[in-house]
Amino acid sequence: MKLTSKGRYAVMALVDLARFDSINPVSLRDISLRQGISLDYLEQIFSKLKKNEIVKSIRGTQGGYVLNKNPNDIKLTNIFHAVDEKVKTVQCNKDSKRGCNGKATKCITHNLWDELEIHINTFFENKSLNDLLNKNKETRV
Amino acid sequence: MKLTSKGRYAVMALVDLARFDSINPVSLRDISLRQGISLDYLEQIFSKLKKNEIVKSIRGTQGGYVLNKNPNDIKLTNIFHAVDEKVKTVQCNKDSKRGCNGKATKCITHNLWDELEIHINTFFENKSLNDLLNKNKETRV
DNA sequence: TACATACCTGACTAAAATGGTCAAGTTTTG
DNA sequence: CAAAACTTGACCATTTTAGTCAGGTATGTA
Repeated sequence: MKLTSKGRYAVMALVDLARFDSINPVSLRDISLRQGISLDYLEQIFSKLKKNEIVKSIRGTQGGYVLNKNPNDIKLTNIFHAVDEKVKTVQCNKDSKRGCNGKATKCITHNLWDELEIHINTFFENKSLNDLLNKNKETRV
Repeated sequence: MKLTSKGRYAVMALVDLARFDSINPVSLRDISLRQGISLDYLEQIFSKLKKNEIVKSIRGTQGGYVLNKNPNDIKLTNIFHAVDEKVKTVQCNKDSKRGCNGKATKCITHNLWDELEIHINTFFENKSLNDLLNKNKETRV
């Protein structure tokens, strides 16, 4: 199981963004240069972040992006959800009333995978952008 | 982030295998039928499990596979490691002394991803095949 | 000893996901 | 009006996944 770079980049970009005063918009070009992420790719990512109301955009010269919420209220869950980075441990369609693999019963390890999914998601729910900022300050000493 | 079916199948197959008396070998054909996993694919998986000394093979008629260890000593970590299912949250080369993305410093969220990796791996280290067997008995009541 | 069963090995491949690039805009400020 | 910055959507090369296929080899039983 691996984290995709879309999810990773989204978090990196938001931490970068959050480190600046939220009154002055930060341009994607700046983030691109500082974090070494392609500008075109960042645009895709921020389009999604905007749709999910995590950031606001300000157009025109001197424009850029600004956080749309308090860093404390932006959890990793929200970020990952926005860019379609999801935790998926089973193939089975959860909506269908049937069990896994088209069989009548749940697969033998179904509970395990559910537990795993919860375990990982708990981590994401408990981490906010603010936590990351503080962490970063600490390690910068 | 998602679990690959190779990892998922490996665990499913081993739970299936462990449910039977470890003296009577279980053929891959039986596991294939019961779990709905392609026989050819199972052979690939069991080849790796055998190399990692998680199972033993018994050839010939009435042959099959048997656990090579106590179910209590087979952790999810061991299984996943055997079939090359690994948890990867960063792209960066851990061996290189340099930071991430070829830059001089560690990327801004590096600590976060390390934490996440540890969080997930802890889950795998704390779950044994035996835990899954018990769980399965419980839910069968 | 024949033969069926089951393990064993390696090459091959279709489809999906990943990780982007490219092109052509629109909006706003100096 | 020109430049900076956001906006949108199509496109694509590479890699990974999730297998299949084709041939083996070993061994227990009739």
